[in-house]
This record gives sequence, structure tokens and C-alpha cells, in this order.
Amino acid sequence: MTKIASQSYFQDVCDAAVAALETLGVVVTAADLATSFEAPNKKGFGDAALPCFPFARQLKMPPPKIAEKVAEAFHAPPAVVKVAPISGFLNIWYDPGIVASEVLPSIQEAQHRYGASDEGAGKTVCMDYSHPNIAKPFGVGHLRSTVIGNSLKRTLEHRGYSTVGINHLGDWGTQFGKLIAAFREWGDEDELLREPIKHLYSLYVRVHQEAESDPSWDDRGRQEFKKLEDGDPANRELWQRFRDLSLREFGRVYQRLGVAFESDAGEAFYESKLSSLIERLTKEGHAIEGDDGALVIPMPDTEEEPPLLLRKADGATTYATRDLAAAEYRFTTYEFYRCLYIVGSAQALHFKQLFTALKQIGYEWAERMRHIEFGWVKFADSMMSTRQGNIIFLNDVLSEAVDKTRSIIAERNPDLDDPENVAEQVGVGAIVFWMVSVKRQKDVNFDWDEVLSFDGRTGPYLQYTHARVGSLIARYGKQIPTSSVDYKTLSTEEERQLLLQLADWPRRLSQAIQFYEPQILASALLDMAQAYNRFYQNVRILDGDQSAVEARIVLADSLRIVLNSGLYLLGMGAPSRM
RNA sequence: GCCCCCGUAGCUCAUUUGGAUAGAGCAGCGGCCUUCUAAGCCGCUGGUAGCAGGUUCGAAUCCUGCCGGGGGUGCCA
Repeated sequence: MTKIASQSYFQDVCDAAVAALETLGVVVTAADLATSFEAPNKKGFGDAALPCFPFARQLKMPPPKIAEKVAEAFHAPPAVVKVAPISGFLNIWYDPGIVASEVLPSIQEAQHRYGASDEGAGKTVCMDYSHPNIAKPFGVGHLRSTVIGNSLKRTLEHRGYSTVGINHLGDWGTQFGKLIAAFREWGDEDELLREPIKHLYSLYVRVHQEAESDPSWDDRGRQEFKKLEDGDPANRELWQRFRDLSLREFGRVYQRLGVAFESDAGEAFYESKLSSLIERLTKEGHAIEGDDGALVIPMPDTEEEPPLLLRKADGATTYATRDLAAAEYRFTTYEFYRCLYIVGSAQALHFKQLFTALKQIGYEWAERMRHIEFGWVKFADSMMSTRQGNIIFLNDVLSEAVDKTRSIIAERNPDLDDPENVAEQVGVGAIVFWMVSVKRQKDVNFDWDEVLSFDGRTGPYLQYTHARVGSLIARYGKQIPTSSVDYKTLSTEEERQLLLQLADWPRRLSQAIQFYEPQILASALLDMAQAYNRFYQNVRILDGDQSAVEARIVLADSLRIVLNSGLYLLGMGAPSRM
């Protein structure tokens, strides 16, 4: 079922269709029809269409006949210029002037809040995303969670929700014991301060290599981690430094991406809560001990879901335990309306178990949890590897994109003001858009040629379109007219298409939230940018008589407003020149 | 073995939660800058939607089976 934007001209159309159907003896409500109308997918079929197939059975009449009858009985409201029955559909053409006179002033008035609402007022959404591991590189894999989470966060806020961005850092675990031991053995203070993550990661890689031939490293690692857990001041301090330095470096990436968190409570944060949690669950009978000494929460359907492992046979807890503790903590702290986990599909079963366990414990809020899963970021075998392990450092990727942008600017727009800032926004924007423009369930292949492509349906295309409108409006040089604009002058096909794209934006926002899918916004913005570029190419916006120029400039400026706000919602910059 | 996800043009992806003749971009070929930024616009070429059934007035979309790819399957997260 397809919905069309709920503008008032559309309400009129629904009412008229209800009346027309009534003359045939069909009783429906305008609300029913509102969800039945579709946007025709083909040129020449108008701007909206009502499928008449569902009425065929009741009327005992072939759908094309019904469409014909409805068209005859249809009293067209002012916004409709033409109605025609086509192969079982009732097709409707709008008067662009009337649509424009409703849509464009509402954009001009709302500015960047066009499409916003207060539907989320009073509702808090917790969002667990990004969650890199301390002392390890921030890779391209983490980028997907970060970028999707950031975009959803901004979109939810646009719709009135309060959001709590939580960076659930991987800052605990036995690997820190090894890392501490490795740092004591080979660590270099200067190196640590200069390139903390590269240094720590090389130690991490080295100690694992050493451990393969010399198992004593495993024991040393265990001992150091035990000391860390027991609060040994020296180990504690070292761990804290690793964490602080890593976070500081992540911060630089986050800054480039425009990402900010309300909380960076990671795994370590929940450690102190685990023993009481386990004790309570055992006492209440939710957790039971298995034959081999492990403590689990059994699942109702063992075939479907294996039990959730709370404590291993060796007494150590698991990430499931920490996630359970984190869920409890988040609910008591934030009383969330939704708690979103933006985590890869590989962990789908884990979250299914987690949510089931919460329900079994008796938390009615378990149903407010959602796993927002996404596919893998894969790499073509060449190119991808850096010397240490198979990881691309995100900062290097971003810098590569910025370098390319810088050289394009030098070539095409050498007089541009502040080229460095523009290169940063466009380069980073290209990467962000590349990630967010594919439906999140799908795997993506990291391919330099594709990621660094700036032509066609790409981030730079959107930004370039935005910059060009901005430049056009600057050339216009006057205030955007806000009253007594004659929208009747908007009559070309290009103008109509752009107008309908703009009118559809609020609906696309709703869908993006409904499906937790930023790609919907990316796709909508590309469509409207393309509609604008055709308009720009084929219609001289600033030439001609004053009333026509005014209407066109309001149309162009409205596109600029929506594009600007849409780029923000995707997590991209919108330079005014490029 | 069992469970989940994916399979659409040479490549990368859409297809608005079942609608009309499945659309874009890239790549290829051909056009458009003395006029608002050519990171743009226009045209051409390109399809048995993995395969086979089923449900429906109507299926890329829902169901079943098979093929192919990926992931998961109590002690890594």
C-alpha cells in the first residue's frame, strides 16, 4: 500500500473520491482511500492514482469499468486539473500552482523544520551505536554502525524524540591483561602519546603472535587482567590511560563525522553490577546451573534459541551478562520508550536471546528493545590491507577522500574560499553517504573506486546541487519573497516534478523512522536533487518577468532548505559553495 | 544437521511495506558550457528479478521446495 503526502489538497482528493464511489454504492472512508492512493511509477499517468481492483468483487464489474464510472462521478476539487481512468486506475493530475501555494509557503515558514513534528515529544530513545574497542583501530566496519546510528539519532530528534547516544565501548576483557603485559615489555611512552592506537594495536598484534610460540604470554595476560579486576592501582592506571588516549583519538573521528554521544559507559562500567545481577537472577529462579557448571537463562524454545550464557564454567561473565546489566541500567536511568542496538546482523541471535531473557525475567519493557541490524562491510582482497592486520583505519579513508576533493577543487574551482573546509565536508560526506545510501540489511563492498566516486548518485552530487542553488540565490540578491507570490506561473513538467518531490518529503521522513532506515532519506534527497537539476538545466530561473522569477526562486530556495536539512539528517555537511 | 539474512541490467543499487510497460547511477557510445557552478543535463545500448511451483484480479515483493553466497548455532564480542 502506498501513501501520498497528507497535504490538504490531497485530503480534498480523497473526499471527492469517497463521494464518487458512493454514487456506485461503495462505502469507504477518506482515511481508507488515503492509504490506497499511489504515486504512479510511470510518466504520463499523472500525480496520484487510485487502484479500483479491490472494488471489483463487490460491484461485479471489471476494474477498468469502475475506474471509468468513478472518473465520471468525480467532482474535481480546485487542486485537480485532470482525471482519467487508465487500465483499472483512477489517475489524477494536480494543478502545480495550487500544490505550490500550499507546499512552498509551508517550507518557507518552517525552514529546516519542514517535515519535523512533535510526535516523539516526551519519549526517550536510547541508541547503542559505534561501540569501538579500546586500543584497537576504528575501522570501516565500525563506521557503518556509527553513521547509521548518527543519522537515525538526528532524524528521531527531528520528530521530537529525546535521544541518548550511548557508546558502549569495548573497554574490558582478558585482552587488556595481555596488552598491559605487552606494554610493560615493549611499550614506548613517546610512541604511545604520538599514535596511541597504532602503537597499542601493534603491541596487541605482537603479543598474540608471540603467544602462539610462547604460551606463557597467555598466563601473564591472565595474571595482569586478574590484577586489573582486583583493582591493582598500577594496572588500573594503565588501563585508564589506554582508554583515555583511545577515546581522545576516536574523538577526532567523531568530530569529523559530527557524531556526539551522551554516554560512553562501556563494558567496564557494568562490571561492578554483574555479581549482584547474577545473584538476583539465581535467587529468583531465572538462572539455572547446567551440568558443566555454567550458569544460563534457558529459552522457552530450545530448538530455536540456545540458552543465554550468564556465567561461564570458569566463572567469567560474558557479553550477554553485560548487555543484560546494561539494559536494566538504561531502563532505570532513562525510562526509554525505545532502546535501539545498531549492531551487525551477525549478532541477531544474541539480541533475540537477550530480549527473550528480559521478557522471561518479567520486564514488560522488553518489547521496547530493537536490534537495528546491518550487513557486513566487505573488502576486495587487494588494496585493503595495511601492514598490521587486515584493517583499514577510518581516518586514512577519510583523508584519502579529502585529498581527492582537494585536488578536484584545485582543478575546477581554484578561487573558492576556504577550500580546506569544503574539501573536508565533501570528502567526509562522500564516505558517509556511500554507507548510508544502501539499505542497511545488505552487505556492502568497500571498493576505493566506488567509495571515491563523486559522480552520479553520490554524496558530492547532493552537496554540489545544494551549493549551486545557494549560489543561484546569492545571484538573485534579494530576499526570498514570502507573500503574494503567483505560483500559477509554475507550470512546466520540471517544476511539477520538483514540487511533488518536496511535497513528499514529510512522508519519507516518517518512513525512515518507521523502518529505522536512513537510506530512504538518501534516496528521497537524490530524487529531489535530480528533479532540481533538470529544472535548473531546462528552465532559466532568473530570467523572464518578475512574477515568474519570484515563484521559481521560492521553489529553488525551498529545495535548498530541504536539501540542507536532509544532508544534516544524514550526518553530512552542506557547504554553500564548492 | 538446524536457524537467520541475501540473490533484480556487465558493475553498484532502487522499486515507497502486493499494483500499471521493473527504474536510477556507474561503465560504453553519441550530444550540450560567449547565458544562473559541466561534481551538471539530454539521448542510445543494456532484463526469463537464481530456478520451479503455489496464493491473488494482480507477485521482484507473500508461501513451499531446490540451487548459489554470507552469517549464526551455551563458554570471543
